[in-house]
Amino acid sequence: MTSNIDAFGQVLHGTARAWRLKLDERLKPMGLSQAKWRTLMHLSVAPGPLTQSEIAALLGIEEPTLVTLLHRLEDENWVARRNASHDRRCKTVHLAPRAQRVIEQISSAAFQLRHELLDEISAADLRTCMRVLKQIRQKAEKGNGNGKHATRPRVGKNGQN
Amino acid sequence: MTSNIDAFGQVLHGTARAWRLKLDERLKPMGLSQAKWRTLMHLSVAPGPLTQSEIAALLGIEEPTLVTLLHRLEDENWVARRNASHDRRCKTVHLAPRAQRVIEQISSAAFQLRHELLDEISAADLRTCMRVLKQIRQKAEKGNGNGKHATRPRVGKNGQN
DNA sequence: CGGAATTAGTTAGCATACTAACTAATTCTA
DNA sequence: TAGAATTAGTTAGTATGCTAACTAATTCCG
Repeated sequence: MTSNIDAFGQVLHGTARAWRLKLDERLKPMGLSQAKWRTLMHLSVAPGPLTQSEIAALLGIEEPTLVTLLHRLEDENWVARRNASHDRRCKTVHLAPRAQRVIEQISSAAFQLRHELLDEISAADLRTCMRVLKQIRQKAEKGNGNGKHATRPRVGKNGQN
Repeated sequence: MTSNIDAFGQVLHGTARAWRLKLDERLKPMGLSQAKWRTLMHLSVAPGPLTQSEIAALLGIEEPTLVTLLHRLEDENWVARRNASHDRRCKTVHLAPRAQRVIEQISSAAFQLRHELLDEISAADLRTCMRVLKQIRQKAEKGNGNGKHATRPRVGKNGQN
C-alpha cells in the first residue's frame, strides 16, 4: 500500500513539484515564472523599497541566486535597480510600470490555483497538514547551525596569495 | 498568524526544500546528490535492468534531464549504459561495482533522516498529511491532459526547411 | 584614528530541471 | 509492404538553484 510512511519524502516532493508546474503553466503566458512572480509580489506588498539581501531573505534564496534572477527581471523590464542613498553598499529594487500593471493578475491567478487545489480538503485537514509540514521544516532547518542561510565564513581577504 | 491557508504553497515548498537540502548535506560526503542517489536506489531495487525512459518515469523527470544526469553518473563511474538486446533503440543502465557498495549507506541515511524528521509527529497526523498531499498532487496533475509527461507533439519531420 | 571584521553585491563555475527539435529504430496501418 | 506514426535517446539552449571567492563600503574597537 502506498500510504507507507517510507514514501513521505516522495509524496512531499511530488506534490510540491506538481503545484509548481501548474503555477508555472498558468503564469507562463504572462512571461513569468515562479521565481519571477514571487519576487514581484514581494516588492509590491512591501511597505517601502527593498534591498537585494532583504528580497533574498524573503524568497528564501541566496544572494548570488537573486543576482541572476534580478538580471533577468531587469532585462525584461520588470524591475529597476537603484543605488540606495542611505548606504552606498546597497541597491534598492523597484517595480517598473510594466510590472505594476500585472501584479493584480498574478495574485489572482495564484489565489485561484490555491483554491482549486485545496477546496475539496477540509479546513481541519489543511491545518493539520500545515502544522506537520512546519514541524518537519523546523526540524530539517535546525541543526544546520543557523535558521536561515549559511553564514559565509570569512575568507578571501587573506586568500590573496 | 502564519497558519493562514494563503501560505500553504509557501510552506509546502519550504518544507520540501528544507528536506532536500538536509539530505543533500548528508550524502554530499559520499559524492552524491539527491538526483544521483535516487537514481542509484531505483536501479538497485528494480527487479531487472531498466531503460532510460523507465528510470525517467520512476524519478518523475523528463528524458533529456535524465540524459545529463546519467552523463554525470557515468563520468563518475557509478553506472554504465549498455545497449539493450531486445530493442536496438533502448539502452539499459547498470550499477557499477562502486555504486553497489554504497547503496546500503544511502538507504540507511535516507531512512534515518526520515525518522529524525518525522519521529515526533503522530502516525495519525502523518497519515492525514500524506492523504492531503496526495489529493493536492492528484488535482494539480489532473487537467494537464496527461497524468505523466507532456506528449511531445509531432514536429520536426516536416520542419526541415 | 586606523586596521579588522562585517555586510552588500558581484562573478565564476557547477547541478539540476525544463522545452524544442533532432536522429535512429520500431510499430502500425492503409 | 511502404509510408506514417510512435518511441528511445540525444543535443542545444534556457531557467533556477547552489558554493566559493572576490570587491567595495561600512562599522567596530583598541
